Amino acid sequence: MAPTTRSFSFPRVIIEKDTDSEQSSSEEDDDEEPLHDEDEDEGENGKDSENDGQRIEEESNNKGKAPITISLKKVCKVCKRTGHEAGFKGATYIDCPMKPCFLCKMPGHTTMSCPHRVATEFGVIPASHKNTRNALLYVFERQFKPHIPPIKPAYVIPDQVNCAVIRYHSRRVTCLEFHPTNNRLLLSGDKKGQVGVWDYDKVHEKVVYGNIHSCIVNNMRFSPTNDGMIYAASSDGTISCTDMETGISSSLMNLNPDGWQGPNNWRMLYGMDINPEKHAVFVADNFGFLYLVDTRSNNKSGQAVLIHKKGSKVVGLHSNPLQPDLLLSCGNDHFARIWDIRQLVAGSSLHDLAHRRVVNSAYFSPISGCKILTTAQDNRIRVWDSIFGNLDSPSREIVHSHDFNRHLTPFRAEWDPKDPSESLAVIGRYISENYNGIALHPIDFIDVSTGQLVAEVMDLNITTISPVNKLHPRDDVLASGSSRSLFIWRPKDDHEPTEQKDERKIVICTGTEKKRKHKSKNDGSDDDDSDVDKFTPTLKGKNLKSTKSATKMRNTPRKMKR
DNA sequence: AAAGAATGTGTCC
DNA sequence: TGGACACCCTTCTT
Repeated sequence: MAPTTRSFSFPRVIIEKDTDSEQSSSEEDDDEEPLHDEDEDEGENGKDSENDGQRIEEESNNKGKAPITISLKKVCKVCKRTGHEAGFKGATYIDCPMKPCFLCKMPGHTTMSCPHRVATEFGVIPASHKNTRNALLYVFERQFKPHIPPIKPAYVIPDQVNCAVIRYHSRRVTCLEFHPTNNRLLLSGDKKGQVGVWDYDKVHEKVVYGNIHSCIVNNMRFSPTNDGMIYAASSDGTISCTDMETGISSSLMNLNPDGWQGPNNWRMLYGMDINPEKHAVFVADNFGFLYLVDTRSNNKSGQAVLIHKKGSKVVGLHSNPLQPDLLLSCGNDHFARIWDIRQLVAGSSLHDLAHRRVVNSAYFSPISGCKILTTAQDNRIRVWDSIFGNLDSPSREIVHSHDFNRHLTPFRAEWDPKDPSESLAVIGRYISENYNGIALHPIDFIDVSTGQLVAEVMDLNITTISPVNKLHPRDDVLASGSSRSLFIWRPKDDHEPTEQKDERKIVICTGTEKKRKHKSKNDGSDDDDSDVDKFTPTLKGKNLKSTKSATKMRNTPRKMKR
């Protein structure tokens, strides 16, 4: 093993220490030797936490030569420098101070002290409204101006929720869809290609179809003319049309008729939406092309059109709910684009909405179709208040943690289809918070007109991230996909939903409570700790005061412990 | 309990 | 243009 070799390389006795002074870390930054040592002695790495961040290595086998290296240095796993460490301390994640803020991507502070973490509305300024006329106004000419209620109604977000859980997917959940008429049916797709139909009222009633697609189901829609039929777009390059009851499926289009011809030729279908008026399924691939399928003949119609940068993935499509001629697309070329489908030619988009990173989703607002909501991988939710207005820049950018991670389904902010003011959106959160000694990733309800975090929903048992979320079109129900599991959140039967107040709500699910996991020793000195005892009874009773104390806990900046 | 695998996007050359 | 490689809060299995 390494010791023999090393005894020749490092004949001296080296004792490395971390002191609290800045001096020591800067001195040691230039010293490469200890790093080599530590890399080789992998067996010791797991004991970091027991040594409270300090690593001790000894070479006891070298009797004759007696070179002993004792390293008491902390090594940051993020920047590989010494003197500090990044990672979880108990349920609290400590950022690497050498990197820009993980949340807002700005240098000079860490996520802990990021003003956007303390208040999501930080820096959100309503855009001035220039009512410049543009091409979209022309498209909308025959349409009456949509009615938007002048007074914003209260959101219906319950203070107490029940949670139904099911796990029938064998890979992570990638998309969810509620049935258009049956209030209790949820459709789910996963990375393996399976499609599930779940009656969440009778929790155990579910069907899983495993032979419709061979890999990722990226988007699903119900047929507008037949409630029992499901369209799905998959990375296997096909669109399927499936009978929900029987599972009998037909393929509307197959972009890989000759099978696997290498990764450069394999076409995958991502964005998909249905346009009832045009009897069309719009679908787009990973090379930038848009395809049309006529739902009457179930045949591809016309030629594929390049709608995003050639070779880049088009991940989202959305037809305007009021104006069927308008289509919104988004993709990996950092753009969301608005199209008039009557003149679909490469480069003919009505508007290109620029983003700094990949755009995971772009949606017209569900009622008026006038607003646009996008989720991009630069940790920002963007809102355009009116497609009639100035589209050069978004009306608002809300910093929110929903980074890209290759192991997670991309996050998408989704409108609440029931909110007449078209300002409520739901999106899962990537970074965790320390709740009672457990790291949890809440699902955030955000008022996109102000940037305020209206509510955050979580369950002590759901320790995984929930990137996939869908609000019910009629009921006060939220469906979430978290890893391989599905969750349904809804108000407790005996609990009256309260109207929106100024303060944020933390909604803790009580339905599936288990015993808490062990608490980390580091949590004892946190400000959070004082809330722990008050917090716990909340889970059993309906004590709103405790919920408030939880809110306070959330807003208290954490102390970095060293 | 620790290690390994799965595997998308950005950046660099 | 494309290949190599890095990569910050994953999650599950062995």
